[in-house]
Amino acid sequence: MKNDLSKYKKTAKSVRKNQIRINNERRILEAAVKIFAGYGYQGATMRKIAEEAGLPKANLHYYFQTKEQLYRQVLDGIFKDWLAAANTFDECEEPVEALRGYIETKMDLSRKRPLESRIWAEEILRGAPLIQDQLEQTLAAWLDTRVKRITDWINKGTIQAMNPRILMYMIWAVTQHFADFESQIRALNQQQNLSDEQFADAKKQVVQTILKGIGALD
Amino acid sequence: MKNDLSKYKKTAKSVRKNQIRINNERRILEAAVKIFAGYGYQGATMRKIAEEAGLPKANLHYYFQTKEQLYRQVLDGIFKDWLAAANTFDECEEPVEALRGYIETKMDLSRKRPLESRIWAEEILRGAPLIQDQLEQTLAAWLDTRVKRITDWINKGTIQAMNPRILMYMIWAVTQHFADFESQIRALNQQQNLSDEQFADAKKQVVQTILKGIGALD
DNA sequence: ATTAATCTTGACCGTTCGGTCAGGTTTATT
DNA sequence: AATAAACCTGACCGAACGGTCAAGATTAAT
Repeated sequence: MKNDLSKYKKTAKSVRKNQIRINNERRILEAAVKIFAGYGYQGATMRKIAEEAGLPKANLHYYFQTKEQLYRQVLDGIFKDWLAAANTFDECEEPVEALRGYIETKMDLSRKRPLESRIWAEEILRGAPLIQDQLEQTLAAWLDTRVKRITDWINKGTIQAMNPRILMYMIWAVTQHFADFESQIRALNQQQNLSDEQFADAKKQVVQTILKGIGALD
Repeated sequence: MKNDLSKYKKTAKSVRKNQIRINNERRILEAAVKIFAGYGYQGATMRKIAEEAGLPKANLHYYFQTKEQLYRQVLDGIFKDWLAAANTFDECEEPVEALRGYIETKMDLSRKRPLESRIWAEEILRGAPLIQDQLEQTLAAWLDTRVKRITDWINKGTIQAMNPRILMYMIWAVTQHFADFESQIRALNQQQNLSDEQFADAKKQVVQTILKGIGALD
C-alpha cells in the first residue's frame, strides 16, 4: 500500500501532507483538467497528462494509482465548484435578485473555468457512469430545496406558474452552453472568442430573457 | 483502390449502388451512431461497432476505409438533419410562429434522435476538429440569414431589441440540453426519463419562456 | 550519523487498438 | 458457362495504451 495515508497521522509535523506531495498532486490535477477537457476521458492518456505536468508517467501512478482515480478527483473538484456557485441562489429573498445572481454566477463560471464545465458535460454525455450517485443524491437534494423556494414564489404570485425544474434546466443549459460550445460560438464569431464586452452583453441578455420569460420582470 | 466508386458509372444498372452495399452501409452507420454516441469518438472501437452491426470487423473496413471516415459520414448525416430542421424557421412570416415552430422542431429532434445530438455535442466539446470548416462556412452562412430576419423583426418593432445571435445560442442550448444532458435529467427525475407528458410540458414551457423573454408575447 | 520513509524513474508487460491482406465466396455481366 | 467484379473474413501486424516494478535518490525522524 504505497499510498496509505494513515502514516501521516503519526507525527505532528505530518498531520498535513508533505509539501512535495501537495505540490505534485496539484500540478498533476491541473494538467489532468487540461488534458481531460481537451481529449475526453478515453482520449486523454497518462502520457499526455504527464507531459503537461512535466513529470514522468510512472510518477503519476505514484500519486494516483489509476487513471480512473485521477479522473474521479478531477470530477470531485468540479462538483464542489458547481455546488459553491449554487449557493448564490440562497442569498436573496426575492426571485429577481436570487435568479439574477445565480445566472450571473453560472455565466461567470463558464467564462472563467470552461475546461471544468466541458469535463462535466462529457461525463453527463456518456451517461454519467462515475457520478450517477452524486447526481441522484447530492444534486437531487440540492435541486429539491431550490424547487421549493421557486414554488413558494409562485404561490405568492411573485412569478408566474411554471415547472421550476424546467426553469433550472434552462438556466443550466444556457449558461453552460457558453463554455461547452465555445468552439462553435467562436466559429460563428469570425473565429474569435467572445470579447469581454460581447460576453458581458450576452450575460445581460440571458438574464433579461429568462427573468422576463418567467414573468419576473415587466 | 477497393472502394473506388467510379466503376459504378460504367453501366446503367450500376448507376445506383448495389443493394448489398446500400444495406450494409446503412447497418454500419446505424451501429456507428449508437456506439459513437455511447462511448465518444475515442471510446468507440471498430470492434464494438462491428458487433453492434453483426458483421466482422474487417467488413467495416471494406465499406469505410478508416474509423475517421466512418465518423465523418455519421457527422455529415447529423449536419443535414440539423439544417433540415432549421428550415422550419423560414416557413413563417411572423416571429412568434417562426420561432415557435423552430423551437418545437428542435425539441422534437432532441426527443426523437438524442444520439445524434450527443455525437454533435461531443464533437463541439472537443473543439470541432473535423467540422470546423462546416461550422465556419455552412453554419455561419445559415446563421447570418436568420440573424437578418430577426433584425428585420426588431426594426419593425415586432420584438424587442436584442442580439439575435445570442437568442439563437439560447435556443440551441436549451433544446439540445434535453438530449445531451438526458442522463442528468433522468437522475433528477426519480431515475426515470421524462414521460411523453412531461416532455410535452417542458416543450411548452421552453417555447413560452423564450418567446415571452424576447417580448414577442405579452 | 544512521535508519526509515518517501519520492523518482527507465524499462518493461499484457492487452487492445486501428488497420491490412490473402484467399475464398457470392453476385453480376456477357 | 465463363469471366469479372464485388463482397467476405480469419489471421495477423505494429503502435499505443494503462499499469507495474525494482532499484536508486532524496528527505525526514531518531
